[in-house]
Amino acid sequence: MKTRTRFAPSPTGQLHIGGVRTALFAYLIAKRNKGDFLLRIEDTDKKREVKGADQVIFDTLSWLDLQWDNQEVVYQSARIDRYNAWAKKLVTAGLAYADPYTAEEITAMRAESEAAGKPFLYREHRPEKLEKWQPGEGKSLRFKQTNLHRVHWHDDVRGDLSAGPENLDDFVLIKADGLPTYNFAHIVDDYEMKISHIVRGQEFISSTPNFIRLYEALKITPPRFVTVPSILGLTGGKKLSKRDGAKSVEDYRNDGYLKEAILNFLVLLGWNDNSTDEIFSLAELTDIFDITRIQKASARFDEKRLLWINGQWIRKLPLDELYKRTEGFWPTEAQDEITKKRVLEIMRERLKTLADLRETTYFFKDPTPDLSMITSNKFLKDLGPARIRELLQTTHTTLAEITDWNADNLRTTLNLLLETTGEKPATLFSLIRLSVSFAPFSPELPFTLDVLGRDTTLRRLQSVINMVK
RNA sequence: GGCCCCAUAGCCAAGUGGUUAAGGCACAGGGUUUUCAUCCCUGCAUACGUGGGUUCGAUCCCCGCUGGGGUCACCA
Repeated sequence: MKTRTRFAPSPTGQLHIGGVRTALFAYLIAKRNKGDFLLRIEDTDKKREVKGADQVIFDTLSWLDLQWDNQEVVYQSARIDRYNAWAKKLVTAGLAYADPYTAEEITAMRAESEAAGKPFLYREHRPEKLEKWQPGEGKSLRFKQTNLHRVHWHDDVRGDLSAGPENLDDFVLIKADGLPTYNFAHIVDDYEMKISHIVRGQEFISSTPNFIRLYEALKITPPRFVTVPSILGLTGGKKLSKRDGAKSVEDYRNDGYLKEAILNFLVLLGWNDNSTDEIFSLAELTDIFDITRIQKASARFDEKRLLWINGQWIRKLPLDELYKRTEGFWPTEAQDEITKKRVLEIMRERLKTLADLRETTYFFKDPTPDLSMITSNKFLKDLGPARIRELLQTTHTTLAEITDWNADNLRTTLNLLLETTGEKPATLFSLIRLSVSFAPFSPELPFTLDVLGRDTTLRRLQSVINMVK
């Protein structure tokens, strides 16, 4: 049987980072087995639906290269006739019935049970005479539990699981508005879409016994269950939420994180390959991902680690490829393509995120001089203005003699300057660096001067010379 | 609260009935001709939640407990 997995989000807003991890696992399971990864939009709750949220899902998955294989994305709201058809089978077999109660009545019954301190089970209030259900009559359809006993099932991650009959109830299959519940729709859809593995979060474990009974009633062989652990916030116990600082994929993208880093980070939350390797591409993961190595325990989302992985990928990607990703992360003054590429080349080893490129303005535009950066610098504060001027003047004169302005020659010349001035590198180089950049940090001096170019370097040095008194 | 699941350091985690219980992140110190960063060293934490069993021996097997999480919707 061909491996087919699916990602089935609700279009209710931003795609949550935890949802993406589930999608990633589903994708990898499919691709590892040369199977299909399908996308389905679970839009059966019209109250929670957010317009355009499906497009956000498409965009996010596409950006991450988690390409789905179905040409036409499945929307549950377009499949109501299918759910009704399956519902009819259950009604005919006497395994489903129209709910005679109003919402208020059910609420009251629930409150009564709660007050009595016992769990509410709808089936204990099931009417003797069951009403026949018809689509479009405005009544919800409920599943009729029969033959109550303990339910056992197997999960590819958690092993053998079971739950007692107290977990089985007459749950709603089709709501009064005519749309199916998740509980019913996903079973029909997964069957008709020939899904082999259901990959989903642990919040569904407790409703699985009810699903099992429905599979039985529909005479459907259940797919394999792959329950992935949840992702928790670094602090606090609850599932990761916006409150814990968790952002959407879109947010991380805008903050300068690479898709490779996000996927790499997420796959390691709840999975490992039993080696000490930590940096994986999507293509590599496609070859090695193994369901049996998915963790059971939930993991905490540590953004520091994501930041580290992002740096790894910034250094690992080919320069040209990395350059393509930097669009939108440059300071507005950065227009020249060639300069930008050279800046990226010498900056990349110190980038944590692409957004750090916004601090490179001094490569594109003369900085506003701030002499206090020089006079308060720990290596320079004892020099005094006369010595500073003298050093900069010597530097200016010597650099001006360079005929072929490149990093190698600059390095040689700068080393020579150390000897002629008798200054330590920390002193001379800090002075030059600050004079041409007025930035708290910058790349290695020969590279920086090389990219700035002869004219700019000399002009900036001269301007500081003129200012120091 | 009932039910279900989980449990190796601050975090991600490997691992076995007998190991000095990997590795990474974070953190601290040091090194590489300036800075920030990279990279390389070193350190790092009394890490197998707890109490009972089983066993010659348990982190590993069993039970209780504790702790954490999930779930008890006409949400998914």
